[in-house]
Amino acid sequence: MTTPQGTAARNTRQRSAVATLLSQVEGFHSAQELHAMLRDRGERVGLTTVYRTLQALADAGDIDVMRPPGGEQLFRRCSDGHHHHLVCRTCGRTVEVAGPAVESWADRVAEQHGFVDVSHTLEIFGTCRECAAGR
Amino acid sequence: MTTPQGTAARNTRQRSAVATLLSQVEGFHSAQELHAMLRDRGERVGLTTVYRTLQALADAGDIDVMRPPGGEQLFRRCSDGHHHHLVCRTCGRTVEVAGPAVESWADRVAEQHGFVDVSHTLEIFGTCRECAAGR
DNA sequence: GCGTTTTTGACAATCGTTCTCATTTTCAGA
DNA sequence: TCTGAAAATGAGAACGATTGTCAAAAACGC
Repeated sequence: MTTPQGTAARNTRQRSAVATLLSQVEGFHSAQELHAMLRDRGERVGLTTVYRTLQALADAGDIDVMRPPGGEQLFRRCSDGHHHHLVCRTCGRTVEVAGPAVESWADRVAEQHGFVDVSHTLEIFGTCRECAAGR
Repeated sequence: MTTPQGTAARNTRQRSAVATLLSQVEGFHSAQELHAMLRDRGERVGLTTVYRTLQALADAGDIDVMRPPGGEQLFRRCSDGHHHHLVCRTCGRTVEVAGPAVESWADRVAEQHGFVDVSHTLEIFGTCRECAAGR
């Protein structure tokens, strides 16, 4: 879908497996988790390939990448367009949130300081209702 | 200054060296960079100690930690209170920015979804005027 | 000073991720 | 359908940042 141009890009069993898995699981998962899930499903895909495929998907903008404090980066298939995430620290439940005001604020602030080619990262962490009640 | 309570915490040459260095350098630097700077100054401090000290300072809230996409975490001594950073991708120049509207927006969004104990991370990346002009 | 307790630091270990490269697969054309 | 060049795979090595280990060294209350 989001295959710009240039490098050929061939259809392989492994890529389909990763894409399919991503379309079926909820929330964010690490490359290693996804690799383990594929293994459990009986799909035979190398860890290296999982990493490569995830990176390609991320570059293409088909999946989101998040780097939580403390370790591995997490991947998730998500809706098109720019948005951010509200993530539960305990259960990992994720809510996509849009903040047009934040986008324009960030751009404006950067512009005021003479910065161009601006991007930003924003993640909100908290404890969701269920997890807060559960203890 | 921000030494709560509990564990003793002793004054050592190494900790002073790290703290002093942090108060003198500009912008964000990795633990390894800071370690190299100390070495260049003739200060003899082990890399392990640099990591430990930085972690302690970060826990105490005396320094900021940032995880840019693609690698090591960066440390910086910075002003008290909650704020965010506008960072040049090329030269590392950093501007502290405050966004009260963003803070309240994030809290409000989280609250609407039933999340409590909310925190967030926000970093803005761009190319500063000088770097944009320089090439 | 003394002794206890913390801290240090060289080194090994760990962990996520990337690289290497020989083998396998894909797919456009014959 | 067959063929072959180009792309993709994957097992394992390599890598780089960070953390653990533990004996030796420093700090500080007494």
